[in-house]
Amino acid sequence: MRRINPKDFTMAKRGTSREINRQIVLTLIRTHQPLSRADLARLMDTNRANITFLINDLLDEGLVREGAMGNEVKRGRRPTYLYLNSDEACAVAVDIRATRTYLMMTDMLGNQLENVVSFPTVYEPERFSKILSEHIRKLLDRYKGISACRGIGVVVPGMTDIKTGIVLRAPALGWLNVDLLGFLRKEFENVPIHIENSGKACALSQIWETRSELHTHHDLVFVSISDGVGVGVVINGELMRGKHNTAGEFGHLPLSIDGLPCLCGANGCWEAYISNLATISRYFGKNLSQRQPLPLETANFTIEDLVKQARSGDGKALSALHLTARYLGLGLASIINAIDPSQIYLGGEITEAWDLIEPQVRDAIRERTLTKDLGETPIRIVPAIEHPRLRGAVALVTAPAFAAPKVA
Amino acid sequence: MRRINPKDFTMAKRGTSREINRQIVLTLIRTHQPLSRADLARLMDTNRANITFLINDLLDEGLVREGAMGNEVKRGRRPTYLYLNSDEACAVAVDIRATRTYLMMTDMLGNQLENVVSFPTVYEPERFSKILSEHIRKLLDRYKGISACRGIGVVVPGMTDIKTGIVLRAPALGWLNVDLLGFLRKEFENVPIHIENSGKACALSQIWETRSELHTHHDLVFVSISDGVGVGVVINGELMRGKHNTAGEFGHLPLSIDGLPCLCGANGCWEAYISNLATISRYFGKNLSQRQPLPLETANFTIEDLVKQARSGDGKALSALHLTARYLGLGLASIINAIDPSQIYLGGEITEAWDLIEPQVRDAIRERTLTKDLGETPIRIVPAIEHPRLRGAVALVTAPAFAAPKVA
DNA sequence: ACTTTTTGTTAAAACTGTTAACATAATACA
DNA sequence: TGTATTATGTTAACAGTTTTAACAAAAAGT
Repeated sequence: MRRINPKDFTMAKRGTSREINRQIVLTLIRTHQPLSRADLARLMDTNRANITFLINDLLDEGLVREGAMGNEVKRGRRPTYLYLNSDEACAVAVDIRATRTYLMMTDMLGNQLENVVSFPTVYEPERFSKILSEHIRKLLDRYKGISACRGIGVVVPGMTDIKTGIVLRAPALGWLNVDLLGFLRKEFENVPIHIENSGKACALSQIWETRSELHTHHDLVFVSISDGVGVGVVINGELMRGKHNTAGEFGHLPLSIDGLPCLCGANGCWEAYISNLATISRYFGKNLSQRQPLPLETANFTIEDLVKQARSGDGKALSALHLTARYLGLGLASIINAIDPSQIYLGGEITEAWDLIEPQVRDAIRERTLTKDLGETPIRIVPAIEHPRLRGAVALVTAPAFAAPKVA
Repeated sequence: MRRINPKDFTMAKRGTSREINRQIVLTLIRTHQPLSRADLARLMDTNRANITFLINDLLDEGLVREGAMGNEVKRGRRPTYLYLNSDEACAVAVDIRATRTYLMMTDMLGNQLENVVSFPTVYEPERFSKILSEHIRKLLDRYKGISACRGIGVVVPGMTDIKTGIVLRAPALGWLNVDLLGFLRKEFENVPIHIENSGKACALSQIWETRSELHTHHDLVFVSISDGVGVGVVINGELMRGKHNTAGEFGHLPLSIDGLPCLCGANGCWEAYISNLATISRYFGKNLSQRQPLPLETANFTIEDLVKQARSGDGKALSALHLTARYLGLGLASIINAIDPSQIYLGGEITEAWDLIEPQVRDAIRERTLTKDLGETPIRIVPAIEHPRLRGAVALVTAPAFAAPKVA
């Protein structure tokens, strides 16, 4: 039951029905491909005639193409299969991280076209934009050139204003009110560019996932743990953005209001207990604050190293992981109580040790969730190989073509 | 950008456009009443002919009526004003609370028709349902009888399954898996009955508000503080329900994971710091746990008494309030970081002391919110006279007639 | 008395979904 | 081999909606 906003609504016009059904057809082809007209008619509970008209439009526009005939039928005329026409155009995804920046190119269905490439992140925004642009151009040249590029999706570890394309705050990059969109638009004038926060992008990657499309959840939370904690929330198939596009900052929920100091200035934030630095710090028996420079001995010691140590029998490493796991679970419990999602996705380096920490996480979740059902909320680990941030950046470009039209 | 759910979508049929525009027209009449056809055409950015057709349907169905002619125009034919036809039918709202149960009757626009009546809450479910039914019948008899009743909305301080109408858990009433809908359906066979959690109902009361309709926010959080803490979240004009209808349980976010014991079994929940009992307990210098029976001296001392004491110069009362205010603000900060709403509504007895506690609340909010904008999130106090829970119960009955149709 | 302005209605056009009939193409069966 | 059966896809007529244009109704200005 959604209230119609009397200050911002969309009337149904003569073509609105067509528009709605068109998007449904595209979504169904995307998820069920390959598919015949008759299949669509059955799925949509309508007549084949209507489908013929809808598909004719899409064929004329070149969005859909006819392919081989189906031959696994028992009797009757064989169906002609329909496919999305995703070959001609491409999307470029960019993931800016503290140390390196990654690029990926896909077709409009999100299928990867080239290997992921990367370069060391430069912190001066204008110079960074120039270098990034060169890499994008190189990548596109290897394919079909800029003319084939339908959009560039850029993901940033920080708060962004998606309307102006300004990076409001990205502590990991030292950026404050950086007009990233402005810099990039100079280089790619006629290409749509989208800037988004990485936590939100990870959530987008899961709703718009093409592989396991049929099992996709429409209410989900993506929690990504690395230097900080990024969270993206999807409700009813739509990303929760909030008034200032800052919704989803669960990383700074307190575990104890006068606990460990956090980068954000407050104390006892969840992030301060479960970030990679927090775990490493715990291993070295120190309370390394994010606010202070790292001691030498820890500077080259990564969370991957710590997991290796734990696997090779280092008890201190294992107990450091277990404590992080407990705090991780306590924070997840809060998210579950607050959102009641049908699925939680977990990303970040520490999830490679999921087999070591799952029991501790689940115990902590059960400890603080309010009902038994909530305590059993399913969790799926998203491994780094799936590139959730890059896939989210892709979705920024490719998803609008399949999204529900705004109506009422 | 909402993803179409390929497992649960709604195709546009021949009548879908009409359905959409119909709901828009109803919404606009509800918010702008009185209104002419020409006004509607301007607001909806369409032609008057289309409006004539739409209104003719609504006139035939008796949902809209024509009223007086407008005479405040400068020139030209005078407009005939349209009104919602809300007189014939009525809705009954029920608010079940720990000590008393309240009833209100309204027309289909939410206008109150009779004074609020109440009776002491009885904890035995079947007996309670019988008594409640008698009161509903008495109320309806004073009006036009049961035939005029379009629905009964019931609000409960606990978790509910809105599909089955079962109260899963209501600690304040000692109810566990009580089939409240079942009991009531026996008494009112042909009347639609809705059961909902009180925190969610409070949030509903604000989106579906008729008075300040034009200034209604479409992303809001309602926080209600009394024996416990109830929270309802509205995103994009729609109540956030979650998979098990338990979303919005922010009351059990931790302030300190090993802090004060809470009724829920965990420690350090926000609720344990800001509930009325917590504040009273603080005043008496004791850590009264919700889990233990109350000492005699406090049993008859209410939060209203405490506020009175504070106003009359009792320093201890004031500092108890101020500490609650600080904790209140710290919890609100978490909600703001998580949801980024455009408005927060605050209800409960303690808000009557808002002038005394606002500075402490705002300071605490600013202390833990991540950006300046978030720290300035507006807060509106909802006084008890506005009956937010009862108004939410009304919305359960009246709102569906104005809600956006499900499409795509 | 005539023009101008605004409101509301009506008739026809344009677009969309719906129904029913039909052509197409394959298999089953006698 | 020929006919019946079954499933796919198209076409034409029909029905429901929005849109356009023309017009009637009612009030005020000139």
